[in-house]
Amino acid sequence: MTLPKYKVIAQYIRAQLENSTWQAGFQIPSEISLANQFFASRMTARKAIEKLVNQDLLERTPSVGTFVKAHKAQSSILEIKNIAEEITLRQNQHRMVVLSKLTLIPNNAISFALSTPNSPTYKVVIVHYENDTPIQLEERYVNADLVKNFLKQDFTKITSHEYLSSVAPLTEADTTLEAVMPSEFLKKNLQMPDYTPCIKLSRITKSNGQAISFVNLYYPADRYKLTSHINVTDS
Amino acid sequence: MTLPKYKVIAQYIRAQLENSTWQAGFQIPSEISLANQFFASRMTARKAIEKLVNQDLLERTPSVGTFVKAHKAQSSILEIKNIAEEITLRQNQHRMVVLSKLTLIPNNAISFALSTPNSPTYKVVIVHYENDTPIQLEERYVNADLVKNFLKQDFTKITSHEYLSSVAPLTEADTTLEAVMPSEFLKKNLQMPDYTPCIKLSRITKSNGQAISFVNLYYPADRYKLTSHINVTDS
DNA sequence: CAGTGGTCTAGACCACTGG
DNA sequence: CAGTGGTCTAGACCACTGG
Repeated sequence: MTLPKYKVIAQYIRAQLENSTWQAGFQIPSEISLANQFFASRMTARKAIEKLVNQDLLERTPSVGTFVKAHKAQSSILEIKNIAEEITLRQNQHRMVVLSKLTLIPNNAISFALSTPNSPTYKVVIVHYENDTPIQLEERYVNADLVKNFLKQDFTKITSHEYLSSVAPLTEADTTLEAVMPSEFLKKNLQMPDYTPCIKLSRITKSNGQAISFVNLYYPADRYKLTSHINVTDS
Repeated sequence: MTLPKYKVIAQYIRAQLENSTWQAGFQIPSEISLANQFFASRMTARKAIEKLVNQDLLERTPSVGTFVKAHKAQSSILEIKNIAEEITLRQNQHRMVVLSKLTLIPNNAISFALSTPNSPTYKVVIVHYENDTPIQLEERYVNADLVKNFLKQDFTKITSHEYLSSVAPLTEADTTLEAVMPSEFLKKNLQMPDYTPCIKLSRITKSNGQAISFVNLYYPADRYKLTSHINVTDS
């Protein structure tokens, strides 16, 4: 069960990133110096670095060096961006308002999604504002057994997604995307005009095979679009 | 501008996959035999194969061999979904009706998307049926200089996407997703009830840096959801 | 047993960067 | 100029598979 050398080197680098010894923008040691440090050949050190480049943790510039990437892999894992991060990137203010926080015995659809028939489930409803405009309504159900302290968090300070990631790293997600007409409740809380649809994004997230959370995210169609860029030339 | 050897080998393998010379499940030549065929070292052949494994086109089993993967793993919700394939997978019949086919000088937004100011552009409008239910309206603009024979195709037999892929392999895509209320034209052709929204998916596809096509895909919300599954346990 | 992929080495030449 | 990453070679040993 001895780890291959390139994985040992990769783990070492990962550790420096995780405890922030090497911060974003930092130039990491060159292939040659890593190879020397670990008594490996340059190709082996290179393999370790390439692994992390593929994971979007590092960035290389020929003739210059290898650098720690600014962006965390976490949000790219999620494909659909973290709303808080997205708003901050636009240099706008992100603010959350908690509409409700409760414990319930879920109905069939949700207990099925969370695979927890008749066992208690937490529910929160949160509106996300970009400056003073509501831009997302989040309706989230969380497995109460697996994330006992969920309701104790202050969701005006930390997003539910951030909290859940810190407790149980996401390993799987099933996502569904629909266009729907908003309910009166949605329309009011998202301050929507008449006859305007919403994007409804539903997601079940799992950690190590166990369903952690089921969430419905509603975006007003008149002020929100989902975008993505795909590049298949490299990778 | 000579391509590195490993990319040449990767392109060769890709070509066999794309014209289905090597079908799903097929065992491709070993590293050693590819290396011999291209007068390269084993490490170089290996690099080519690894590239394609990372792209989920091939799969390796130690001591056994390298095989063509069955499903192109779709990881992103916004990844290119082939409607024809999707319907066929459900064992339903896929049928296309061409509403219009024409050449035009595009307006600003579209010429901007295709980066072809004031030069001729092809446009087709096609309705996709699942059995007898319309499920997608496709409104596609194509760069006429780059794909001269586009309008000559019979789009009841081949999808525009299939044709374009055969002419110019897709390397980049920008996608936007919105919820919209359908125009009268859309409502009629998708046979939609009143007050029902659509999902509108817009995409610019590029091949080697050149914009090939701009497409709007409309899905009636009452009978279509986009779904995706993401698994991040490996990588 | 021969064949396969996984790992690894100790070299090499290249184009390019930045001082 | 020294340093960097990108590519490449011709070997090597390993664990494992399948006939």
